[in-house]
Amino acid sequence: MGDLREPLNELTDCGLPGALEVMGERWSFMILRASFNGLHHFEEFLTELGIARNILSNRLANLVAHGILNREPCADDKRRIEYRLTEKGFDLLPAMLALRQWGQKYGVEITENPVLVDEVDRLPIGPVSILSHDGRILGPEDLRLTEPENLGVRADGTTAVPGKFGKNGNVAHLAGTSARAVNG
Amino acid sequence: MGDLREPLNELTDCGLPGALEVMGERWSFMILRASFNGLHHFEEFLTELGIARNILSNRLANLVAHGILNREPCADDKRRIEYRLTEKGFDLLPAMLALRQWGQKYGVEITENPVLVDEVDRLPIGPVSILSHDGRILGPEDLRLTEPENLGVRADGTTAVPGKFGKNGNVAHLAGTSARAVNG
DNA sequence: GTTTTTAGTTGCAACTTGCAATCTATCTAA
DNA sequence: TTAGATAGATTGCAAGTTGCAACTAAAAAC
Repeated sequence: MGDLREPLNELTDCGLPGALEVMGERWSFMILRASFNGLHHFEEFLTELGIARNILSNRLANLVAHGILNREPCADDKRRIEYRLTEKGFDLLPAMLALRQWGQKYGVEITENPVLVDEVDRLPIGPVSILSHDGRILGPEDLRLTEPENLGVRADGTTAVPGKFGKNGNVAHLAGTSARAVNG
Repeated sequence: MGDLREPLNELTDCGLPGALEVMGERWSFMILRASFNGLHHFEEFLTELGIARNILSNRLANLVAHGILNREPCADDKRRIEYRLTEKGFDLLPAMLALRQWGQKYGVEITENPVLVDEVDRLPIGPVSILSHDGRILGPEDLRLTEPENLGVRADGTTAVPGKFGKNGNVAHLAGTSARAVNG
């Protein structure tokens, strides 16, 4: 039979490689975090992050090129350049917080001084969560990969798929098996 | 006094650098994703990811050293080594999905196949979200950095003291760097 | 007009990446 | 029990990346 080595280059069908192209760079997330924290200028990033000038220059240019930061000289002092998060940049907030919460859960004990809170009640936010379409919080065991034609139906109850994977046994949640090759 | 800006060491008080120490490496997230997808062996990762042997070896060792993967020779064939996600590894799922969803939102058109669904109703999951302590979905504009002594008080009268994250749905808290606000 | 500030570039050494070939331990088959 | 295949890891070398330090360039301040 033919070679079934179907490179899971469906991997390239997923958003992850694209995201990592920008955010996989060594300092990108730290710069992003500094931006979320209200830093806007070259020398600010430089001193707060302890990054080398050339690398910072390069990373900022990269983030700008990818539309995550906006680069604009200040009106009052045209030497100063403001780097500001775009909407695309702000959309990275869940990813950054999730990483951060993970690091916090498994890192050494940390006493945080400024705490990130919900503005409404000033209580610390909860964990970044995977939600179902209707807002239930999902864990890894609730997830599963399925072919588009086997998707559930919202209201009219036409569930036509035999359950292949057990809930916890061979939890093939996310097990990708469909065929598709990109290279040879 | 007056300048509330705190220096670099505050940055190291946040979970992000710790998380990036492992997951900031070039292939870590892709290997993690392959693991989520049910791959367990060296040669599987090798062919599916198209990564170099030495790099894969190195990254796997790194992920094992950081407790994200478990490394165990198979009982029946002691040449074969099984790499399996630990709980710590599974806890990276929200971060990975958030990144992936972001990449998907802003990347080139992608037809996701297979689709990640909620096992209960087989409908595609919703976006990874930042939740308040009581489950409301928060956006960047709902967030604020605050000093611990200015935290709100919960309905039951207990103070929300920042601590580590519990298993699920516990109170979260994220340190900020400077005394600047997160919101725009 | 000289100096200072802000952002960015260039030179060079140290480190990291990744392909190809090699190595070790184990399993299988004659 | 030796030959051969297989799984994983290691080494050598070329190419690329990182980062310190010193330098340029332009706008602002003096």
